[in-house]
Amino acid sequence: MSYLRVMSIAGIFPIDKWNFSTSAILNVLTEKEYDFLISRQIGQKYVKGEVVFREGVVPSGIYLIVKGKVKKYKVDHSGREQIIYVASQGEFIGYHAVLAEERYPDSAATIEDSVLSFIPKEDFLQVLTSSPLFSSRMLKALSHEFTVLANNISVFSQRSAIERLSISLIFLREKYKNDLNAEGEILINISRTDLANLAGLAKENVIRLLKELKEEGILHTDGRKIWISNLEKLIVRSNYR
Amino acid sequence: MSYLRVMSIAGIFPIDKWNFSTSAILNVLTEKEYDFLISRQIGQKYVKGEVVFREGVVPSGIYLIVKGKVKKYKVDHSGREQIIYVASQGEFIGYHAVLAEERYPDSAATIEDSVLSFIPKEDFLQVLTSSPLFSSRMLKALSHEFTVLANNISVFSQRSAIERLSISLIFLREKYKNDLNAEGEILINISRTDLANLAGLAKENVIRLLKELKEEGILHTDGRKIWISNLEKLIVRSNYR
DNA sequence: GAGAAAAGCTGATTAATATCAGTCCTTGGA
DNA sequence: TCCAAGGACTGATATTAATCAGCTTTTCTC
Repeated sequence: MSYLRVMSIAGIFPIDKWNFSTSAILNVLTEKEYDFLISRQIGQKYVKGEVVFREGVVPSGIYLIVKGKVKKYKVDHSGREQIIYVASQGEFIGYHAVLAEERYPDSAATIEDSVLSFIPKEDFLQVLTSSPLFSSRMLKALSHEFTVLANNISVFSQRSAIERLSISLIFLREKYKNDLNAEGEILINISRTDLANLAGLAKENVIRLLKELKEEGILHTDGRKIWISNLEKLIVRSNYR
Repeated sequence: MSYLRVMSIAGIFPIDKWNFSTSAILNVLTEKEYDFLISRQIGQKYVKGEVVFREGVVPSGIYLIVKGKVKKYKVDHSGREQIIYVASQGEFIGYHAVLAEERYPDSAATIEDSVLSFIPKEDFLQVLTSSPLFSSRMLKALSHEFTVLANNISVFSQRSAIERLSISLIFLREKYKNDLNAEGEILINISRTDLANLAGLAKENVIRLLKELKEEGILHTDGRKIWISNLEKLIVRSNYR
């Protein structure tokens, strides 16, 4: 029912260039691998705002997001956060550090109440070694991440505030597409501060620009909640492709 | 001899966080694999400024930089380039697209006369499939790239012009560390435009900021050539770590 | 080696966005 | 249900870096 109301973004915006693709990896696990990696673990509950791991710490394993959303971010010397990515249900986090044999390159914290399944490093590496398909999908996913991050870099250095905000909103809409209200609309439920840190802007500016977009009939807000009422127009505003 | 004059950066700056690590992959190839992948190919000469591949094109293989330097960049809608990375001797380029089964996510062009060895997609994938060590090193290298690119994103969104320029210069110094003049000094030989596009700044600003750094005794220029005379001070100026 | 083209450089101006200093609203706890 | 705290929001101001317009030097080509 509700899918009739929610416009699909495929074909009108290259959303793939903004999304990682580790969630596709779950599909290539055999039942045995799945049981070994995930079923044995008990999903841990995290409340909104809880830190999952911190940049600079030696990793002990990776996480599967069973439910909820996690921001990946780096903290500036002055204390400001830059959000690198928002991962949602079905995505893995924390594998970079394990695979690179480095410390976590960024921090992760939930942005809503979430359930994460912890997979010990050894288990993850064991499945990786024993399953060429799994390993080749990891390679594929990691290579795709280059596309996403290179995109991000060029957007951050070349695009205006309104363009960056528009792109961030298009990205978030996709991340929140399973979070519908009673009317079947996608509700983006994120603090202005997180939105600012994702778009790389000052919070005050984000608020001002959201107001502009509201006045243009592109979106609506209710408290902190945002929903996009005119996606095509937002895409035009993003001026991306 | 000359290594006595050129200060090592390890220990005073986390240069690893700015460098990809595909050059380490060459070392894990067996002689047989090396012969199959590289020896059979004839190194192709590229003149300065020549485009190696273009964003959006379906990849037919990957390249090993036998000699020279290659910029990886994305072109803006308005025609401005953003340089994502500079690869030098011993590094591979073009593997992201092949592994992700996507089109090239960025373009590559030489920034000095170079020799590249082309490795057809099929050969690369064959060695990848047959050598678990090679495949695990690729995974490691790709995971490390996340560190580098996430770093870049946070620098682009949070750092000032002089900080970005300083970091770019520290990075380039490392890339040019085999390019010494008669006095054993590292010469960075890059156009002001490329430097601006790497640091994400306007060319005029780069020139003004270089002048400042010159006046502070941090670097010297001779035409387009730049050499760092006070690395510690440049690192302080970069304000990074 | 002369001329043209490209790249380096400079100063003035403008535009974009951050910062500052608050007020108002919402929400969760006592 | 009231209060406190945090988050949303607003207007004024400051700051940074881009843009523009031009001159100078270097490099390339014939």
